[in-house]
Amino acid sequence: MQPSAGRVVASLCEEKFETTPINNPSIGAFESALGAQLTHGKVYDVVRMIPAQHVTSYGHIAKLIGQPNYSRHVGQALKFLSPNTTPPVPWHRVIASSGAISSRGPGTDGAQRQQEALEAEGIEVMVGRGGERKVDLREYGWFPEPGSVAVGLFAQEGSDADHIEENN
DNA sequence: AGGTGGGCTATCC
DNA sequence: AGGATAGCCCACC
Repeated sequence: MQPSAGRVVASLCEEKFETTPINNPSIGAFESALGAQLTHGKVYDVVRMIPAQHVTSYGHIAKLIGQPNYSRHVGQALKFLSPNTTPPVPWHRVIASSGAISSRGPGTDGAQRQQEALEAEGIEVMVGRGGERKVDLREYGWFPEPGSVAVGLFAQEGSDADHIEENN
């Protein structure tokens, strides 16, 4: 498919759905500095494609958008995500490539809320002794090839990339 | 201009 | 299986 076409539609979706109140002045600079390549709206669009009971990584979201080195910015976009964003963004389905839920540092409860949200939809989260939370990517991972999903298009779930493969 | 730190990662021990 | 270490790219001192 034409990546350019997908990009156009992506920005359309952005205008339509991007209702996040961006009151932090740094965000605007953030987006413009990226040359509108990786925007919050695109991140949210892709995250919305993650099927229920599946997870993917920050880095893979970045790859699907076409900016493989922007994993940390995906994290930023999710960090600034407003809870009232419509349609909802299943932010909890994005974890580290290791399968770990990022802790966000001591004194924060984000990781625990993420664990609860994952468990609420039937994803098993293993908690280690140090409090580290991990998800089995072989079982729950969703890592479609870039280009195999219509970024920004009206995602038809049934396409092809629905599940990760074998491997051991 | 240089340092640090982010909801990150791939790669080597 | 964990760490240490580069890279990474931008925001913020």
